[in-house]
Amino acid sequence: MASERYNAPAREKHWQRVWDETHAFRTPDATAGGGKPKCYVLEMFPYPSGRIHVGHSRNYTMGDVFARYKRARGFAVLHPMGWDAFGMPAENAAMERKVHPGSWTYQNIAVMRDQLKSMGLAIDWEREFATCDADYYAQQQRLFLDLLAKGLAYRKSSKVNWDPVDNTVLANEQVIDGRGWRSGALVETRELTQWFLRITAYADELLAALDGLDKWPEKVRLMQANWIGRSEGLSVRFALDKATAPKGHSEVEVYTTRPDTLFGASFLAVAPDHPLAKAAADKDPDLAAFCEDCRHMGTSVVDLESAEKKGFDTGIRVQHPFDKSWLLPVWVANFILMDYGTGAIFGCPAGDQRDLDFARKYHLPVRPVILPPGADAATYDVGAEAYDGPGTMINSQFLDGLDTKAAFEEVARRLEKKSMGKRPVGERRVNFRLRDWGISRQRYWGCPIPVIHCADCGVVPVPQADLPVRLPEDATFDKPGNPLDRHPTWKHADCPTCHKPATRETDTMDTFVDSSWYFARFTAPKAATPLDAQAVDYWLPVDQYIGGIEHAILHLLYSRFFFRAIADAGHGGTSGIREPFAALFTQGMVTHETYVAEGEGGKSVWLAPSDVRIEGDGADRVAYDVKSGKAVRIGGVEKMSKSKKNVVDLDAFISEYGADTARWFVLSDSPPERDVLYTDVGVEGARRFVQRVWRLVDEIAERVPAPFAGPPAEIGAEGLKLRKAVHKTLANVGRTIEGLRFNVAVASLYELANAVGSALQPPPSAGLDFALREAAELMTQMIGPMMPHLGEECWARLGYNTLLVNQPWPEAAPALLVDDEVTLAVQVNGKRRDEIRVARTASSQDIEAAALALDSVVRALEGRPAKKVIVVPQRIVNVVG
RNA sequence: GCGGACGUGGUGGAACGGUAGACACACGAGACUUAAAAUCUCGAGGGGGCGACCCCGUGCGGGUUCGAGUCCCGCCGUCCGUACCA
Repeated sequence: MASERYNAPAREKHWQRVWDETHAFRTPDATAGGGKPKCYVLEMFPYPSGRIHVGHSRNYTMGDVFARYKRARGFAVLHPMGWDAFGMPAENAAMERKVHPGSWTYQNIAVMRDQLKSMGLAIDWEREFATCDADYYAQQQRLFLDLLAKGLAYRKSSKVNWDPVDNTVLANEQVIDGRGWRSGALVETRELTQWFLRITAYADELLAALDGLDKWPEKVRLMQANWIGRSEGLSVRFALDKATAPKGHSEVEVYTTRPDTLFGASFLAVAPDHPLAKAAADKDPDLAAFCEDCRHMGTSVVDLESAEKKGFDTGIRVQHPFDKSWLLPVWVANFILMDYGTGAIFGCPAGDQRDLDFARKYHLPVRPVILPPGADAATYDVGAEAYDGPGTMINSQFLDGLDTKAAFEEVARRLEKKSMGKRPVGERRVNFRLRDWGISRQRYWGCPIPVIHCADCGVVPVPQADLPVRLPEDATFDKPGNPLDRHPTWKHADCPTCHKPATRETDTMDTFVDSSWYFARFTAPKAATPLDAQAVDYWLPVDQYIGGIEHAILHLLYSRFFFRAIADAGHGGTSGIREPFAALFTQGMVTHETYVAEGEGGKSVWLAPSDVRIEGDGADRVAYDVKSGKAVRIGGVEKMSKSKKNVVDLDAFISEYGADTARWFVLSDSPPERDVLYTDVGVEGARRFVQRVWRLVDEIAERVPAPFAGPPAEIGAEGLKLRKAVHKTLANVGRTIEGLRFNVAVASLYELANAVGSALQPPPSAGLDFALREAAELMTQMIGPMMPHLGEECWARLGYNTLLVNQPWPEAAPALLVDDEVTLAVQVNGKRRDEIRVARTASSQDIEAAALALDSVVRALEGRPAKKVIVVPQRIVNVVG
């Protein structure tokens, strides 16, 4: 048969249809796993924003290669896909285009599902769901009610982050540099009654369990640990000096991690919102004005960095816990946060840079209490820098001479015994930076919070029989504000308890709730209860989770919490799994150049790569707008994103090159955790390889149409060389896919293709034919996970009427992985001088003798005798002279 | 400020402490072709030498080791995360 170009787009459709018709990727029944070990492979599910571009495809390709490989390795694989489908963009679309958020979302899903299918992903589509499906959010409402019953969901009035563009509340995790994570608008503070999930109840467990996540990137574990922010300290109550205390106040409580420095205290500082500050401000208009100023201070990074440390003396004085006659002034300071610790601190200028700056500015005393190791007590002085390290206590009465750690314990011990009122003066306290998760959103397109507010009965859960609380279809989106709240009828409901008219909750849940358990729902997506214990036990945890680093805190921390919380509320398995994701891989992005043209009124506008023509190369590259012909600026390389338009549409790509080329390209070259730059020449390289594999297999199939029963008696040198190359590649590809090191797997397959190409040159022989046939088959199987359509095509061309996806992963023959003869580098004093070929089993003595006999070695030794010879078997010889 | 990662040819990147630069891209030469595309072959870190060969090379400076891109210490640079957290 004459070689024909492999028509990827056409053949890919064919094979996708075959997989579909044979239900090739249906998940094995959990109850009948057939004794197979299980493997749950999951990529973070997408938000259905419109279309998929090549950038998105990398994530899914990596998961798919892993899933297909594990499948071939005999695992029962669960590899599902769904849609994180609630959220603001749908409502924005509704406002802009007068379409219902639901129809907009489901249309996008239909388009994107087809796109994912056209990539040839080995996904069990029978398990697909969207979080906006009533079936899904109904179960989520059940979970919420059980969390409510357990006290893990609750309502409180608090200061919240208000996004004035999205018109909704945001969680702390969703405020980045003082701006809403989605809208980018400067966040305002408002006092509202909101629903919260008690993530702080799990702070300790979430932190401690990070240690066990040894298949997570260290970076992510660290980020979570920092976010949880555990600190151990002491809360200390200071008695107010009666002469200066405002009415109704007799004490103030501070939190400190350094009680050892208590004798270095020179002032107390409280937040502008602290009750004591408010009380004092009532009598002092200047102080009131100062507090008001502080509230208006910005919260952005720039504001904070440039903001001066400012304070105002309240005139209130407190007694030092160990010396009633020692009075300390209480200041209001703009850098004290009301929502951390107690909103009050004691300032020790010698031990804290901020306190020192503050003390210098307002001429407060600076008393050193810790002598750094090696410093001289007689001359030690605090200059411009505070010392916050360990050392020996000085100027601290009964603490003098102790080290800082012992001093901490001593102060804690004494203050715990000392009492004031009926409570001890000091109490050990573990403090967290983590706050409870505010999940109320004043939006339409989210999961309704299933409660009813009754004037008499209070908050009443919607009865199970009335679930789900469905979103009304006929909401309006023509004005800002919550469409559920202004809907004419939806919120009016009778109280389930007393049956009097009452009001439905109009807040919906943060969409991060939806994504905090979808992975568990995939294990039994049609179960009548939120989760099926048996399926949870069998499939969870997720064995390999793959997604972007941007979810290091938000989604991954919420999921770790939520999965635990719902388990404690009765929705776990029976085997006590607490962690949802055993292994996490954070993949790099696909990046692309950006193109910037001058639009109307001198405004910069982004141009899509498909609208740009490039001329020249290297430094002389010039880009032109295809439509106007005008030159455009080539901007920086950035992550592919809709907003910068530097995206390559997946459909266009696949219809030109095929899915396998896309898959191969995004796996090539760059290590998967790093970004990969999209270039046309890079894609061209991938496309060439697709054709090359096809030509090689085609030619071999022509030459050796059927497999041999076994190796011929005489394999020949060429044949043996090829066999060794093939089997070594096989071992390497398996190892590297297992470790998600796809770029290395790709490289070794390129190398193999080169070896196969070379082996086609020598004159035919039975031995070589056998080796070629074997090479073609194994190469086909090895590219299978990465280029599955081409794999099927080659498998068929080799004469099989089975499907490649159903073939087990081939085993490398151990005998072919070792060489009888090995090349050893010969070094003299660590410098490579020569190499020798010896039998693999050669003795050290023989190797040593052979090395010393080399001219190059003799020359390098310059007549000196060898002092020592180090022989590392099968690796290297080093002659020390 | 704090925390982390990284730094290797023209480029993306390989390399259990053991022959640095695999593999790919770009480049050069050649074969095939009327020609082009496609394909195939060969070359290539830098410098020196006609040559066998020699010298220098993984950001910089030290150290450990028979041997360091890899481990340790100190710098420099880039990127990422995070921040009045008491």
